[in-house]
Amino acid sequence: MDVLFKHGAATAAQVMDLIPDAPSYSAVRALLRILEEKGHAKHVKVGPRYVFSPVISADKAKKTAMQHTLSTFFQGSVTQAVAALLDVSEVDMSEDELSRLQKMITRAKKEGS
Amino acid sequence: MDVLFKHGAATAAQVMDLIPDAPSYSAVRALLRILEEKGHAKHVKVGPRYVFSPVISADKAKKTAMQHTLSTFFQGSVTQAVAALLDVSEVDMSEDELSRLQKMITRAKKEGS
DNA sequence: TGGTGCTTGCTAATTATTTAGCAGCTCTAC
DNA sequence: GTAGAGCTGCTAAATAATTAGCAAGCACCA
Repeated sequence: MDVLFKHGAATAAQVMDLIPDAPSYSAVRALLRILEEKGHAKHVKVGPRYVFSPVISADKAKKTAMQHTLSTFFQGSVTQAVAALLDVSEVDMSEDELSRLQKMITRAKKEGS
Repeated sequence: MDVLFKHGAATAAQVMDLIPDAPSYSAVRALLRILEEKGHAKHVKVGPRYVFSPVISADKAKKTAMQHTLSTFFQGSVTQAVAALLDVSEVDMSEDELSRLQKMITRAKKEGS
């Protein structure tokens, strides 16, 4: 699923290529079939092959994933989570982006009070 | 693993209780044994039972998890990730916490330039 | 001290996942 | 149009995970 979320959509062969320690092509195909049976993924036929994508929206997936990370690793503390984000961001953020962040937080302040 | 990360350490029975759609007690015990075989968890004997905990440090786990979430769901954009964090935080953050966040970002600005 | 309640160490059986491989279909290039 | 490459649909076999269940050991309490 992570591959599908990251790339939006992918064929069985692409999924296999994108997984670091990928199992066999047969296993990937079986897995995608099972994900579809379980309602997590769907496929459309594009030319001769199937292109798989997640069923839930990217927006909802982002929210759910962030919620899960937040509660599992940061005890729900947004401050700690942001600190970790700033820490792991390899490339230094631009002045502009940091300013935008501060604006977002300012807006959150207003909404909160 | 998520249960172990979230709680730091837990016995087999606790892990079973903490998993929403938990498999059987036998399966949980087998799973913890396998996690240990694969080097992801370890156990110490406390009284009559085993208490399991992750092998990697909480700090490293946080970083890895956040990195994964960031790259899988936000294309590496810290700004988008922070926006999602502010969005999902159920309880409104206190004025203090938001101020602390802004200070963190200010500091990041200085380091970045 | 002796019993009771849990927990581990096993084992064996069931269920699920992973694998390989082939026939038939679809597109692409010549 | 035809050959070739690539993908799906299928099947069967190997491997892994899940399950149940019991004997043995430890801790707690009367």
